[in-house]
Amino acid sequence: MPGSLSPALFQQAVLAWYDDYGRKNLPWQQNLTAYRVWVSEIMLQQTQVTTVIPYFENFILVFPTVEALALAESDEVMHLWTGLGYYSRARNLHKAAKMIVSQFGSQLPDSTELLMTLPGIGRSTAGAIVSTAFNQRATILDGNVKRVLSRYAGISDWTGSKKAETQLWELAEFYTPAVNCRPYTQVMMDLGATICTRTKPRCEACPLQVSCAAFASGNPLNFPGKKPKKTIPVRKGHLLLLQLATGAIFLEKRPPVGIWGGLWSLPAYEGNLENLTAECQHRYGLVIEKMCFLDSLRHTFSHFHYDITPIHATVVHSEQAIYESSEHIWYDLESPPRVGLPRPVKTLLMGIN
DNA sequence: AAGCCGTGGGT
DNA sequence: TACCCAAGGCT
Repeated sequence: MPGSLSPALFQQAVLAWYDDYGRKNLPWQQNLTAYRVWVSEIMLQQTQVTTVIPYFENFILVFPTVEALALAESDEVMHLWTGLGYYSRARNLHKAAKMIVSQFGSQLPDSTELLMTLPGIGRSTAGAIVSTAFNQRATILDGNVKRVLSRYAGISDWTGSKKAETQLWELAEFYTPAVNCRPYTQVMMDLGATICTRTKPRCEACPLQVSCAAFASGNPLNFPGKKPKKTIPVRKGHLLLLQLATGAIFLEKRPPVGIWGGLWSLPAYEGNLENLTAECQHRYGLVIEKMCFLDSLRHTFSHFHYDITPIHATVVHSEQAIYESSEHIWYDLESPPRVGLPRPVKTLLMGIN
Protein backbone atom coordinates (compact mmCIF):
# COMPACT_ATOMS: atom_id res chain seq x y z
CA MET A 1 0.00 0.00 0.00
CA PRO A 2 1.28 3.49 -0.86
CA GLY A 3 2.06 5.70 2.08
CA SER A 4 2.49 2.90 4.56
CA LEU A 5 6.14 1.94 4.73
CA SER A 6 7.49 0.85 8.08
CA PRO A 7 9.58 3.56 9.76
CA ALA A 8 12.71 1.45 9.31
CA LEU A 9 12.24 1.10 5.55
CA PHE A 10 11.21 4.74 5.15
CA GLN A 11 14.30 5.91 7.01
CA GLN A 12 16.54 3.54 5.11
CA ALA A 13 15.27 4.83 1.78
CA VAL A 14 15.67 8.52 2.50
CA LEU A 15 18.98 8.21 4.38
CA ALA A 16 20.52 6.27 1.50
CA TRP A 17 19.38 9.01 -0.86
CA TYR A 18 20.87 11.61 1.48
CA ASP A 19 24.32 10.03 1.29
CA ASP A 20 24.35 10.50 -2.48
CA TYR A 21 22.28 13.60 -3.12
CA GLY A 22 21.62 15.47 0.12
CA ARG A 23 22.81 19.05 0.69
CA LYS A 24 25.95 19.17 2.76
CA ASN A 25 27.51 22.48 1.79
CA LEU A 26 25.04 25.02 3.13
CA PRO A 27 26.79 27.73 5.18
CA TRP A 28 25.14 26.74 8.47
CA GLN A 29 26.23 23.14 7.97
CA GLN A 30 29.86 24.24 8.21
CA ASN A 31 31.43 24.93 11.61
CA LEU A 32 28.20 23.54 12.99
CA THR A 33 27.22 25.05 16.33
CA ALA A 34 23.87 25.30 18.05
CA TYR A 35 24.01 29.09 17.73
CA ARG A 36 24.60 28.98 13.98
CA VAL A 37 21.84 26.39 13.54
CA TRP A 38 19.45 28.54 15.55
CA VAL A 39 20.19 31.72 13.60
CA SER A 40 19.79 29.88 10.29
CA GLU A 41 16.50 28.29 11.34
CA ILE A 42 15.03 31.65 12.29
CA MET A 43 16.16 33.27 9.04
CA LEU A 44 14.78 30.33 7.06
CA GLN A 45 11.27 30.70 8.45
CA GLN A 46 9.06 31.45 5.43
CA THR A 47 12.20 32.40 3.52
CA GLN A 48 14.05 30.58 0.75
CA VAL A 49 17.58 29.29 1.16
CA THR A 50 19.05 31.43 -1.63
CA THR A 51 17.63 34.55 -0.02
CA VAL A 52 18.97 33.66 3.41
CA ILE A 53 22.57 32.77 2.57
CA PRO A 54 24.05 36.29 2.26
CA TYR A 55 22.12 37.49 5.31
CA PHE A 56 23.38 34.55 7.33
CA GLU A 57 27.00 35.09 6.35
CA ASN A 58 26.79 38.77 7.19
CA PHE A 59 24.98 38.24 10.48
CA ILE A 60 27.42 35.60 11.71
CA LEU A 61 30.36 37.77 10.77
CA VAL A 62 29.08 40.59 12.99
CA PHE A 63 27.62 38.35 15.71
CA PRO A 64 29.71 35.17 15.83
CA THR A 65 28.40 34.11 19.24
CA VAL A 66 25.24 34.32 21.27
CA GLU A 67 27.05 36.61 23.70
CA ALA A 68 27.90 39.04 20.93
CA LEU A 69 24.27 39.08 19.83
CA ALA A 70 23.02 39.56 23.37
CA LEU A 71 25.24 42.62 23.80
CA ALA A 72 24.28 44.16 20.46
CA GLU A 73 22.38 47.37 19.85
CA SER A 74 18.86 46.79 18.58
CA ASP A 75 19.48 49.08 15.60
CA GLU A 76 22.48 47.01 14.56
CA VAL A 77 20.47 43.78 14.70
CA MET A 78 17.68 45.31 12.64
CA HIS A 79 20.21 46.73 10.20
CA LEU A 80 21.48 43.24 9.45
CA TRP A 81 17.88 42.11 8.90
CA THR A 82 17.03 44.93 6.48
CA GLY A 83 15.27 43.49 3.44
CA LEU A 84 14.78 40.02 4.92
CA GLY A 85 11.28 40.72 6.18
CA TYR A 86 9.25 39.45 9.12
CA TYR A 87 11.19 41.73 11.42
CA SER A 88 9.70 40.30 14.59
CA ARG A 89 12.07 37.41 13.94
CA ALA A 90 15.02 39.74 14.48
CA ARG A 91 13.50 41.34 17.56
CA ASN A 92 12.75 37.92 19.03
CA LEU A 93 16.19 36.58 18.13
CA HIS A 94 17.80 39.45 20.00
CA LYS A 95 15.51 39.01 22.98
CA ALA A 96 16.12 35.26 23.06
CA ALA A 97 19.89 35.77 22.91
CA LYS A 98 19.71 37.83 26.09
CA MET A 99 17.60 35.11 27.71
CA ILE A 100 20.05 32.39 26.69
CA VAL A 101 22.94 34.32 28.22
CA SER A 102 21.09 35.16 31.42
CA GLN A 103 19.07 31.98 31.95
CA PHE A 104 21.02 29.21 30.22
CA GLY A 105 24.66 30.12 30.77
CA SER A 106 25.05 31.16 27.13
CA GLN A 107 24.27 27.62 25.96
CA LEU A 108 21.27 26.82 23.81
CA PRO A 109 19.02 24.27 25.52
CA ASP A 110 18.95 20.82 23.90
CA SER A 111 15.28 20.09 24.57
CA THR A 112 12.31 21.16 22.52
CA GLU A 113 10.42 22.09 25.68
CA LEU A 114 13.04 24.60 26.84
CA LEU A 115 13.71 25.90 23.35
CA MET A 116 10.02 26.65 22.90
CA THR A 117 10.13 28.97 25.92
CA LEU A 118 12.30 31.28 23.81
CA PRO A 119 10.53 33.88 21.64
CA GLY A 120 10.46 33.00 17.96
CA ILE A 121 10.99 29.27 18.48
CA GLY A 122 7.90 27.14 17.88
CA ARG A 123 7.44 23.41 17.68
CA SER A 124 9.06 22.87 14.29
CA THR A 125 12.01 25.21 14.79
CA ALA A 126 12.69 23.64 18.19
CA GLY A 127 12.68 20.23 16.55
CA ALA A 128 15.05 21.41 13.86
CA ILE A 129 17.51 22.77 16.42
CA VAL A 130 17.45 19.66 18.61
CA SER A 131 17.89 17.26 15.70
CA THR A 132 20.36 19.33 13.70
CA ALA A 133 22.45 20.96 16.38
CA PHE A 134 22.42 18.15 18.96
CA ASN A 135 21.70 15.14 16.73
CA GLN A 136 19.01 14.06 19.17
CA ARG A 137 15.57 12.74 18.31
CA ALA A 138 13.14 15.52 17.50
CA THR A 139 10.58 16.11 14.80
CA ILE A 140 10.19 18.96 12.35
CA LEU A 141 7.19 19.86 10.24
CA ASP A 142 8.04 22.72 7.93
CA GLY A 143 6.69 23.47 4.48
CA ASN A 144 8.98 20.93 2.85
CA VAL A 145 8.09 18.07 5.16
CA LYS A 146 4.40 18.92 4.93
CA ARG A 147 4.52 18.63 1.16
CA VAL A 148 6.58 15.42 1.12
CA LEU A 149 4.38 13.67 3.67
CA SER A 150 1.14 14.94 2.15
CA ARG A 151 2.09 13.42 -1.18
CA TYR A 152 3.56 10.26 0.29
CA ALA A 153 0.44 9.59 2.36
CA GLY A 154 -2.03 11.06 -0.11
CA ILE A 155 -3.37 13.76 2.18
CA SER A 156 -5.46 16.07 0.04
CA ASP A 157 -6.34 18.71 2.60
CA TRP A 158 -4.58 22.05 2.65
CA THR A 159 -1.55 21.66 4.96
CA GLY A 160 -2.61 24.68 7.00
CA SER A 161 -5.90 23.15 8.07
CA LYS A 162 -6.06 21.86 11.59
CA LYS A 163 -7.06 18.41 10.40
CA ALA A 164 -4.07 18.12 8.08
CA GLU A 165 -1.68 19.59 10.65
CA THR A 166 -2.65 17.04 13.25
CA GLN A 167 -2.35 14.20 10.79
CA LEU A 168 0.98 15.44 9.43
CA TRP A 169 2.53 15.88 12.87
CA GLU A 170 1.53 12.32 13.69
CA LEU A 171 3.09 11.03 10.50
CA ALA A 172 6.21 13.12 11.02
CA GLU A 173 6.65 11.77 14.55
CA PHE A 174 5.99 8.25 13.37
CA TYR A 175 8.79 8.30 10.82
CA THR A 176 11.37 10.20 12.89
CA PRO A 177 14.23 7.84 13.81
CA ALA A 178 15.90 7.57 17.21
CA VAL A 179 19.34 7.72 15.61
CA ASN A 180 20.73 9.54 12.56
CA CYS A 181 18.49 12.43 13.57
CA ARG A 182 20.60 15.12 11.93
CA PRO A 183 20.77 13.60 8.44
CA TYR A 184 17.16 12.46 8.64
CA THR A 185 15.91 15.96 9.38
CA GLN A 186 18.10 17.38 6.65
CA VAL A 187 17.02 14.87 4.04
CA MET A 188 13.34 15.46 4.64
CA MET A 189 13.89 19.13 3.89
CA ASP A 190 16.18 18.34 0.97
CA LEU A 191 13.57 16.09 -0.62
CA GLY A 192 10.96 18.82 -0.34
CA ALA A 193 13.30 21.50 -1.64
CA THR A 194 14.94 19.64 -4.52
CA ILE A 195 12.74 16.68 -5.51
CA CYS A 196 9.23 16.97 -4.16
CA THR A 197 8.87 20.59 -5.24
CA ARG A 198 5.64 22.50 -5.35
CA THR A 199 5.09 22.84 -9.09
CA LYS A 200 7.51 20.47 -10.82
CA PRO A 201 8.21 17.41 -8.67
CA ARG A 202 10.94 15.12 -9.98
CA CYS A 203 9.26 11.86 -9.04
CA GLU A 204 11.63 9.84 -11.23
CA ALA A 205 14.46 10.77 -8.87
CA CYS A 206 12.57 10.26 -5.60
CA PRO A 207 13.56 7.48 -3.20
CA LEU A 208 9.95 7.27 -2.01
CA GLN A 209 8.40 6.96 -5.45
CA VAL A 210 7.39 3.29 -5.26
CA SER A 211 5.47 3.86 -2.04
CA CYS A 212 4.12 7.35 -2.72
CA ALA A 213 0.36 7.71 -2.81
CA ALA A 214 0.43 10.91 -4.85
CA PHE A 215 2.65 9.32 -7.48
CA ALA A 216 0.40 6.26 -7.57
CA SER A 217 -2.60 8.50 -8.12
CA GLY A 218 -1.10 9.69 -11.39
CA ASN A 219 -1.11 13.38 -10.50
CA PRO A 220 1.11 14.32 -7.56
CA LEU A 221 0.16 17.99 -7.99
CA ASN A 222 -3.24 17.18 -6.48
CA PHE A 223 -1.44 16.83 -3.15
CA PRO A 224 -1.48 18.65 -0.86
CA GLY A 225 -4.67 20.64 -1.38
CA LYS A 226 -4.58 24.34 -2.11
CA LYS A 227 -4.93 27.07 0.43
CA PRO A 228 -8.31 28.81 0.24
CA LYS A 229 -7.55 32.04 -1.60
CA LYS A 230 -8.59 35.46 -0.51
CA THR A 231 -7.86 38.68 -2.32
CA ILE A 232 -5.80 41.10 -0.32
CA PRO A 233 -6.82 44.77 -0.07
CA VAL A 234 -4.97 47.76 -1.50
CA ARG A 235 -3.94 50.66 0.71
CA LYS A 236 -2.66 53.94 -0.67
CA GLY A 237 -0.41 56.53 0.86
CA HIS A 238 2.54 58.85 0.54
CA LEU A 239 6.05 58.49 1.88
CA LEU A 240 7.81 61.78 2.53
CA LEU A 241 11.43 62.30 1.58
CA LEU A 242 12.13 65.44 3.59
CA GLN A 243 15.63 66.58 2.71
CA LEU A 244 17.81 69.32 4.15
CA ALA A 245 20.29 71.33 2.11
CA THR A 246 22.97 69.12 3.69
CA GLY A 247 21.38 66.14 1.92
CA ALA A 248 20.15 64.50 5.12
CA ILE A 249 16.72 62.86 5.05
CA PHE A 250 14.24 62.72 7.90
CA LEU A 251 13.37 59.28 9.30
CA GLU A 252 11.07 58.32 12.13
CA LYS A 253 11.06 55.15 14.21
CA ARG A 254 8.20 52.76 13.66
CA PRO A 255 6.25 51.51 16.69
CA PRO A 256 7.83 48.38 18.24
CA VAL A 257 5.10 46.07 16.95
CA GLY A 258 3.11 45.96 13.73
CA ILE A 259 4.28 46.51 10.15
CA TRP A 260 7.99 47.31 10.00
CA GLY A 261 8.11 47.29 13.80
CA GLY A 262 11.31 48.74 15.20
CA LEU A 263 12.55 49.95 11.82
CA TRP A 264 13.29 53.51 10.74
CA SER A 265 10.96 54.71 8.03
CA LEU A 266 10.09 57.72 5.95
CA PRO A 267 7.10 59.53 7.42
CA ALA A 268 3.86 58.20 5.98
CA TYR A 269 1.27 60.77 4.98
CA GLU A 270 -2.30 59.67 4.36
CA GLY A 271 -4.01 63.04 4.68
CA ASN A 272 -5.13 65.69 2.22
CA LEU A 273 -2.21 67.02 0.20
CA GLU A 274 -3.45 70.58 0.62
CA ASN A 275 -2.57 70.28 4.29
CA LEU A 276 0.85 68.76 3.73
CA THR A 277 2.85 71.94 4.28
CA ALA A 278 1.02 72.77 7.47
CA GLU A 279 1.28 69.21 8.74
CA CYS A 280 5.04 69.08 8.18
CA GLN A 281 5.42 72.32 10.05
CA HIS A 282 3.16 71.15 12.85
CA ARG A 283 4.48 67.59 13.26
CA TYR A 284 8.15 68.01 12.61
CA GLY A 285 8.87 71.74 12.66
CA LEU A 286 9.98 71.54 9.05
CA VAL A 287 9.21 74.14 6.42
CA ILE A 288 8.81 72.89 2.87
CA GLU A 289 10.57 75.08 0.33
CA LYS A 290 9.81 73.08 -2.79
CA MET A 291 8.36 69.65 -3.45
CA CYS A 292 7.68 67.18 -6.23
CA PHE A 293 6.05 63.80 -6.72
CA LEU A 294 8.22 60.80 -7.52
CA ASP A 295 7.15 57.71 -9.46
CA SER A 296 4.55 55.63 -7.64
CA LEU A 297 5.34 52.09 -6.68
CA ARG A 298 3.48 49.10 -5.28
CA HIS A 299 4.88 47.26 -2.30
CA THR A 300 3.14 44.01 -1.45
CA PHE A 301 2.98 42.69 2.08
CA SER A 302 1.69 39.28 3.10
CA HIS A 303 -1.80 40.64 3.64
CA PHE A 304 -2.17 43.90 1.67
CA HIS A 305 -0.82 45.90 -1.23
CA TYR A 306 0.63 49.29 -0.42
CA ASP A 307 0.51 51.76 -3.30
CA ILE A 308 3.07 54.42 -2.50
CA THR A 309 3.44 57.81 -4.10
CA PRO A 310 6.71 59.21 -2.73
CA ILE A 311 6.97 62.96 -2.29
CA HIS A 312 10.32 64.66 -2.26
CA ALA A 313 10.53 67.98 -0.46
CA THR A 314 13.40 70.31 0.26
CA VAL A 315 13.00 71.54 3.81
CA VAL A 316 14.53 73.88 6.35
CA HIS A 317 14.23 73.84 10.12
CA SER A 318 11.76 76.18 11.72
CA GLU A 319 12.05 77.48 15.28
CA GLN A 320 10.72 74.39 17.03
CA ALA A 321 12.40 71.87 14.76
CA ILE A 322 13.17 68.32 15.84
CA TYR A 323 16.87 67.82 15.29
CA GLU A 324 17.44 64.37 16.72
CA SER A 325 15.58 62.23 19.25
CA SER A 326 14.90 58.61 20.10
CA GLU A 327 12.09 58.76 17.56
CA HIS A 328 13.69 60.75 14.75
CA ILE A 329 17.00 60.77 12.93
CA TRP A 330 18.46 62.52 9.92
CA TYR A 331 19.72 59.89 7.51
CA ASP A 332 23.01 60.96 5.99
CA LEU A 333 23.35 59.34 2.57
CA GLU A 334 27.12 59.87 2.62
CA SER A 335 27.65 57.97 5.88
CA PRO A 336 24.46 55.97 6.41
CA PRO A 337 23.76 54.93 10.01
CA ARG A 338 23.50 51.21 10.73
CA VAL A 339 19.78 50.96 11.37
CA GLY A 340 16.94 48.79 10.11
CA LEU A 341 15.12 50.08 7.05
CA PRO A 342 12.02 48.72 5.26
CA ARG A 343 12.81 47.51 1.73
CA PRO A 344 10.97 50.28 -0.17
CA VAL A 345 12.44 52.93 2.13
CA LYS A 346 15.94 51.66 1.46
CA THR A 347 15.20 51.61 -2.26
CA LEU A 348 13.93 55.19 -2.19
CA LEU A 349 16.91 56.40 -0.18
CA MET A 350 19.30 54.72 -2.60
CA GLY A 351 17.50 56.45 -5.47
CA ILE A 352 18.04 59.95 -4.16
CA ASN A 353 20.95 61.90 -5.60
C1' DA B 1 -8.50 30.49 15.69
C1' DA B 2 -8.04 33.27 11.81
C1' DG B 3 -5.33 37.40 11.07
C1' DC B 4 -0.99 39.55 11.40
C1' DC B 5 3.69 39.72 10.00
C1' DG B 6 7.91 41.01 4.46
C1' DT B 7 10.09 40.07 0.69
C1' DG B 8 11.52 37.74 -3.37
C1' DG B 9 11.57 33.65 -6.51
C1' DG B 10 9.06 31.06 -9.76
C1' DT B 11 5.52 30.60 -13.15
C1' DT C 1 0.42 40.99 -14.55
C1' DA C 2 -0.97 38.61 -10.94
C1' DC C 3 -0.71 34.81 -8.18
C1' DC C 4 1.30 31.22 -5.21
C1' DC C 5 3.99 30.50 -1.43
C1' DA C 6 8.70 29.77 0.89
C1' DA C 7 13.28 25.67 6.58
C1' DG C 8 6.52 29.53 10.87
C1' DG C 9 5.36 31.89 15.13
C1' DC C 10 2.49 34.81 17.79
C1' DT C 11 -1.83 36.63 19.35
